[in-house]
Amino acid sequence: MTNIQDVAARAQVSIATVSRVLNRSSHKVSQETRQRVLLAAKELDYRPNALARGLHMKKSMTIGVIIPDISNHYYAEILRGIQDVADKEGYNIILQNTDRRQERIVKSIYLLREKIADGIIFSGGIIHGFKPLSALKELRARVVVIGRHEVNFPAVMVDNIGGAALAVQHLIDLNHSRIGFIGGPENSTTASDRLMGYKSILAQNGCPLNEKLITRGNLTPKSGYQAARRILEEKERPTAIFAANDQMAFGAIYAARQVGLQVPRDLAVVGFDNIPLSSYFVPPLSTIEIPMYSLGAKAMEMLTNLISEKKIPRIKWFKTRLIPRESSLKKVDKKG
Amino acid sequence: MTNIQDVAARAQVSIATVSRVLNRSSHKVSQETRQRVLLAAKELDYRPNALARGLHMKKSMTIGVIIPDISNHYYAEILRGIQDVADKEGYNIILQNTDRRQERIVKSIYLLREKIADGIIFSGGIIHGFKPLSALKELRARVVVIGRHEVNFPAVMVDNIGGAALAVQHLIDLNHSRIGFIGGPENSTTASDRLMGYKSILAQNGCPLNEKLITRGNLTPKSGYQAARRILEEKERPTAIFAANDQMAFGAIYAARQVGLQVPRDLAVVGFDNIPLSSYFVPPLSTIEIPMYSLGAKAMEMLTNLISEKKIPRIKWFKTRLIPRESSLKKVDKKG
DNA sequence: ATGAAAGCGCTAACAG
DNA sequence: CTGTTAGCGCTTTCAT
Repeated sequence: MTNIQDVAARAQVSIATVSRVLNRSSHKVSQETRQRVLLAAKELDYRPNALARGLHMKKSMTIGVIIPDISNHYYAEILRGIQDVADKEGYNIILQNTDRRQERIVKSIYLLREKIADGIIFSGGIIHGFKPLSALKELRARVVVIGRHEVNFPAVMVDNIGGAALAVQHLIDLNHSRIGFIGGPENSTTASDRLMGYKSILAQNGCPLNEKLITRGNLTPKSGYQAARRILEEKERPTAIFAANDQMAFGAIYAARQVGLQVPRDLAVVGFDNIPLSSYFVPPLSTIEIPMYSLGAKAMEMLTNLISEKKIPRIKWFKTRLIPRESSLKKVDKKG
Repeated sequence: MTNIQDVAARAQVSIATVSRVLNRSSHKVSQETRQRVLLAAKELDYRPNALARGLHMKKSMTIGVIIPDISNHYYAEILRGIQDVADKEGYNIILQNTDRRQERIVKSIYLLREKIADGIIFSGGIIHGFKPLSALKELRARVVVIGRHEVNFPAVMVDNIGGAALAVQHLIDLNHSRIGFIGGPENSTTASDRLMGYKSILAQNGCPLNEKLITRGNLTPKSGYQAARRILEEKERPTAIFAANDQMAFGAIYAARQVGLQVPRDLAVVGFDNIPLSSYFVPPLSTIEIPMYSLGAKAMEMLTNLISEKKIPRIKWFKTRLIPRESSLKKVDKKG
């Protein structure tokens, strides 16, 4: 591996000069030596060692992203937003999956500290306890969280409560009153906010709350299917189901089909997230749009500003939007 | 930030001793001093600086993963497999999305070299040209590729040709002879292998090849929808469509519905990948199973072995499997 | 305008 | 068994 010494030798200058040229330092360097250095660096295909640089600068140009599970589309999309901004700003991403397990969250935080991450974006799950929190603070790292959180870090937030309310109000407007709910993991604030929105809008409309119609999945189609099967076996069968994400909504639609119910004729279904597939499902899924990519992009933008000590808003809110499609509406006659 | 000096001071020993204790070096340390060091480290919540360690060891315990796009489920799942093995082995992942753009691939390689990545897993897209290749080699990094490749690195491979053949043979066995194909991006060896499998099995069965029935998408449901619309407008309309991934197959099913065709009655559809949603789609999608998670896990396993200079197979093959479901079969009567 | 040298925090060879 | 010390490759003061 060629290092700065090699370049210096070839260009017949000191390593200090090489460093100055390559870093576009404000320090004056004559046009002639600059050319020599540039040429030498190019000929040797030299790249500075980021470890050495980072060690000196106490800055790694790396940020950590801690999420539950990258194979979940929601987080994948957020990460993509983070990455694109990070790329532009010259930062790299170290990714950590936690599966919402506390010990893995803690481990990730310590690891990122070891790697001298310049910042952390945290989404999903909850940080409990003092230790990891103090580790997080002692970490020179700046922290931005996505979603509601116990701790007071700058945050990018989505109005999940309002979004859920939108979804359920939509169903109520369609004359549904027995509306089932398929929630997400227990320790997900996102999921519990969606439940809260569901409950409050029911109350607001004077609809009775039936706990038997409230269940929980783990965000996969399969869990949505199983949850829906359970709900649909109730004697007071719901006429509509609101699922905390699209994947589970798909599972619910499948379940309806299995028990001989037509969607939307016999059962209306609304999801949450508006993943790309939603509009191509059969039937197209009514859902709540949430700007996942922008969530990530904004979080990273805030983080870079935080790192460079610019002022940033404490909280950035994102709105949700109802996208009504066939799964909740009476079927519109199509060409075929 | 507390460093090794602080720990040494508190434990009243030299930094060498601290290092020895904390690294479980074989070097003998008395039980008593060891305890003192451990205690001091704990009290100070000390973590070694990975940059400093890496600089000295010329090893960062970081590996780079270069993929087209993390928001594509296929790559997300592969990455999850990589991560889980990496975690176990103490490696961290720096992720790079390239969108299959050559200049971003090259940039990623150089960047990973700067960060002294101990290895690279490369999947999707193609590395053209000498420069990045030599950079890759000069990089002390070991490289494992997933999928067929121009260059001769250790590889994890999937029998995409065979898988496509399985899919198309399945359709032929069902008496289809006009079978459309929706392929993937141009510079994807995976996609072109699937096309090859399609063509060869047609030939093998003496079916005529109709170029008008062959089209291309970018792996999204939308592109699958558009591609299918195009194909279905042909006067010699196909009776079956084979799509290079499930997402596009979903789009194709949607397209069929739009033009008034029932799946599978009027059009059989087979996808590729067997993503979790496939079995919950309406109708459930026939597809080719491919062990994405294992692909990633195996690649990482090979990479760690490569790094620790163990022997590894030059190529590890994974098989595919046909999963016939309703989208290609005459509807089986369900309970409902 | 250029160079010498200190030092970032750590590991490991060498001394005792 | 423990400590001293020389770097790893780089940036940056401080001289010149």
